[in-house]
Amino acid sequence: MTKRNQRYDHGRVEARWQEVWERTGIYRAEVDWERPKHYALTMLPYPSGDLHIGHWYAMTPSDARARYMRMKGYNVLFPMGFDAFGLPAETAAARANIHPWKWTYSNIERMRRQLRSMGTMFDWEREAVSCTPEYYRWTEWFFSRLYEAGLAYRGEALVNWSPSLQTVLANEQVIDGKDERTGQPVVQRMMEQWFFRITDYAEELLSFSGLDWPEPIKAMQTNWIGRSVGARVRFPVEGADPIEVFTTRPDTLHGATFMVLAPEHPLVEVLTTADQREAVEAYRAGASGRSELQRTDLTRDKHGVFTGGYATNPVTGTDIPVWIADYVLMSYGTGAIMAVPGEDSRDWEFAAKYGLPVVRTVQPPDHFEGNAYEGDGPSINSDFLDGLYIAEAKVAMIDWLEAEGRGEGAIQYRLRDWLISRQRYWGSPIPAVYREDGAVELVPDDALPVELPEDVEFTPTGRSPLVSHEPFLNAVDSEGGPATRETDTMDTFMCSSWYQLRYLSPGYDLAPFDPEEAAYWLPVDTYTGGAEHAVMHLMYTRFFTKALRDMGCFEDTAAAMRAHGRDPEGMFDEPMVMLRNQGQVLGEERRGDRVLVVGRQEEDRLKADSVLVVTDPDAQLEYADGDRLVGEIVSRTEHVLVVQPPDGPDPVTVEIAEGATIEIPTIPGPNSVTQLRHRLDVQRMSKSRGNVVNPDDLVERFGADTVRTYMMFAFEWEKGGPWDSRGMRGAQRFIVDVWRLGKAEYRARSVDDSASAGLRRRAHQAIIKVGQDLESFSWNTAVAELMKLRNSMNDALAARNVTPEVWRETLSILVLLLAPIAPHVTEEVWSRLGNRTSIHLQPWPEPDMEAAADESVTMVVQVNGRVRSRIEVPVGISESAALDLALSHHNVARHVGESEVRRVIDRRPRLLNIVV
RNA sequence: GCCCGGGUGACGAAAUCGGUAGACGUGGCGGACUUAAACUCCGCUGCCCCUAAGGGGCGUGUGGGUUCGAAUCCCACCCCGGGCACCA
Repeated sequence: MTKRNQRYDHGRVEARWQEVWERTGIYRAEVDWERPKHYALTMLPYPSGDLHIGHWYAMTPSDARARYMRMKGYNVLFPMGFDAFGLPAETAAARANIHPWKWTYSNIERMRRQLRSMGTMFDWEREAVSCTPEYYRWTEWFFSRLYEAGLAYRGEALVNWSPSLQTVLANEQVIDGKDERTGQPVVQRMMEQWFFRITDYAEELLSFSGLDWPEPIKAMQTNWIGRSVGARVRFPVEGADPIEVFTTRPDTLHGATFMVLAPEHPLVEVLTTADQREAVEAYRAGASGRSELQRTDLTRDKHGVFTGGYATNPVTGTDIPVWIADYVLMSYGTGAIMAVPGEDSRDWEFAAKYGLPVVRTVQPPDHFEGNAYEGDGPSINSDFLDGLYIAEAKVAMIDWLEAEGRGEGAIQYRLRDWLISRQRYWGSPIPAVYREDGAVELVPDDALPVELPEDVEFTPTGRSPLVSHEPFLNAVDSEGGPATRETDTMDTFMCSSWYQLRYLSPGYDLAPFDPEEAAYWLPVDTYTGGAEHAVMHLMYTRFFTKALRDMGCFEDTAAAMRAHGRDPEGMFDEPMVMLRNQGQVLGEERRGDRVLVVGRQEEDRLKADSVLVVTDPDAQLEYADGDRLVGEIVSRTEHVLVVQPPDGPDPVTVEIAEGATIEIPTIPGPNSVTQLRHRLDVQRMSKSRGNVVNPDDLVERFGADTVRTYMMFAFEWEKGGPWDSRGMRGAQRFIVDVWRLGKAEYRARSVDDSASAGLRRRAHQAIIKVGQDLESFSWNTAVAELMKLRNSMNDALAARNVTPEVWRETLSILVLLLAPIAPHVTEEVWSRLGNRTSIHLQPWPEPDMEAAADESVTMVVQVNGRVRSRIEVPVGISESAALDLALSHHNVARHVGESEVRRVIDRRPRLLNIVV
């Protein structure tokens, strides 16, 4: 234990204050219409077993922000819960025969304890756990509302079917088309499942107005929705329905020389001729063995099969061949495309491979060398479009299609409806039954929730026990007739699409949420979480909120708002107003320098006389006789290197001799040991690599305050970065110093007015700076500013040259500003200062702008843009005084010399640039 | 392939508006304290050159440009990370 640590017992201090906070309930958030509200939310964790450092990285800065908002006068709600349904629990059940309830609950217990050790201000009375019947009753209830609103329907979608296990596998369980556990093949099979009509909201989801969200997230969602404008065109087929396609280039219709259908397209049956049937069937069978991901792999050769059938190009009247190819997906657009090789390079490739005709319909520029021409130009070979450029030609063609009844202008989205069916046990049941006649019926609301049976057995196949559980399966319909219960359960994204509502009143049993609570707290003001949820979770919850709004689920809430004088207009359009993403804490994999060491063998080490960094990666250097060594620097401590030779031999310890030459070609001049780069072996954190940083150990050793401070100090929060355990010491010293400063018996010795004013200035500047940084999620610079204030206080304590009043004021400011970041030590110091109410109930300090103002500042004097002098000047210095002062400075005078001053760039008081 | 980020000392980083590059911290080096080690404290720490004090040059992935002045803006290129991907 360190000397500092002997005195600061973080374990005792943190435990005590956590107990006090819990007992006094200072983090309870209650509706108070007299105060402005702030709903801060951080993404809820999946109870996977242990909290990892990433949770700390995500949650403690969010907690600091929530605490800051509270000090700024807001009534802050900051809840926490668990996204508790999901595959891992079921996998554990199948593998170890532990019931998912038990597995999940014991994990939740453990994580609750770990979460409390963070010292967060979570209001635990708001906790919601999505796998409890009290919660999923309402998940089911929402399903029923969506069904009634026509937003839930049954449709077909491909699933990963394992013929050997007779079960459906998740994408992550399938690797290279095989079951990851058994290695058995997996096929793509159509299955009837439940969907939500998120596509009805595609247009609204494209609008982010009023949302303070990161631009990349908005861009990703926009791309995911993938709006394209074009036309639907029908190609007649003899003796069958026409083939409908969507195209963004209706202007090129004259150049459509063939068509391609998805192998699953229903018209394939009709179009395939007898002599092509065998080839088509074989191709379709092959396609079913490929996942969508494989089918759409860019690096794969395009291939397809001719069906033998033809369709008629509606504008030229020509019969064109119809092919099938698996890169055309049934789930996108109409499952069919018109191929225009002249203007589309993919179609060109396909045409070239199979000898299909090409007709150019856009005139390429002179000397155009490429194949397909995708740029703009006048139409050619296109009858009534000839001479028109793309934009006009599109309009003209759509007019023609509509007039002739061959098609119409259309908008197509890449977004597909949300497939919510999961063929699993551990999820929220879908409250539907199938009558004997096959009709679907909802379970009445008063019979909700449909509960998951507990007496189930899990088999290693991973097959949902619900499908064979008779008491669960047997149901009655609304007329008392026999019915079969739906055995699919819901996607867990469904649970997390509305948890922000459940937190408002987790015990409420009249509705999913209490309108009185919702009227005050909604919407979420600040949402934080990982960017990996950029699209799916965040888009589903946006859809959910909009659907709820349109189904009238917020009407009671709106009424309550009006009753309290709050305008409900626009309050239910979006779930989260502000979004910020944290980066990821990971390991860095940096190679060390590759070196050639020459020296002499001494006992267990090589004493080096010269070290040369080898920059050419292809350099062939012989490894080692006794005195020469080539390898990568694995680590370095002072003058001792550990060098790993290539191809396996043990690492060699190299000691750099006094006066040895070190040569690094990329750094000119003589080089020193410290410039050698060694390998950083902190690798990307993952369970499989066994290098996950366990926060419990860190808390035990350093305390939660130190871990929190380090998490906020070490990285740019939105970026993340590699973990470096050594950096923890800086945070630890800082926390202990704060405690020590708080405990110090300050006695002034030789009070100096300017020192007092100087310390006060630093303190009030810190109020401004830290406030700005916390507003903008810049934790690292906020901590840096506080460390600077700590340094100033250290100096003042040593010199004892500030007044006791200033000392005390500065100390109070230091702990108040640090309180959101390190809640325990600041509470400890605060109470030592004689305060009776918690520091976490104090208002954020107001800066005294006069005290914070600089009196003098360093003026940089440049001559022709190069810094020649730095002069301390009063802030309000006049232009002539500044110029005189600058020109009288010897170094400036030297550079100005006899030259004429042509211009002075005046950025007083910080900078003066004299152009000669 | 497309889109979005990013590239700054030995390391994590800062520079909020085009105006002192490297704040703050880690590590390292030197010193004090110590029987010793740890802890702690003090000093130094981008690279190079001249030097007695003091100066000078170079430097934010590379090359060019705009500007009195560029880590920051523009053009081209290289590299790293993330996302999406035959999207018709």
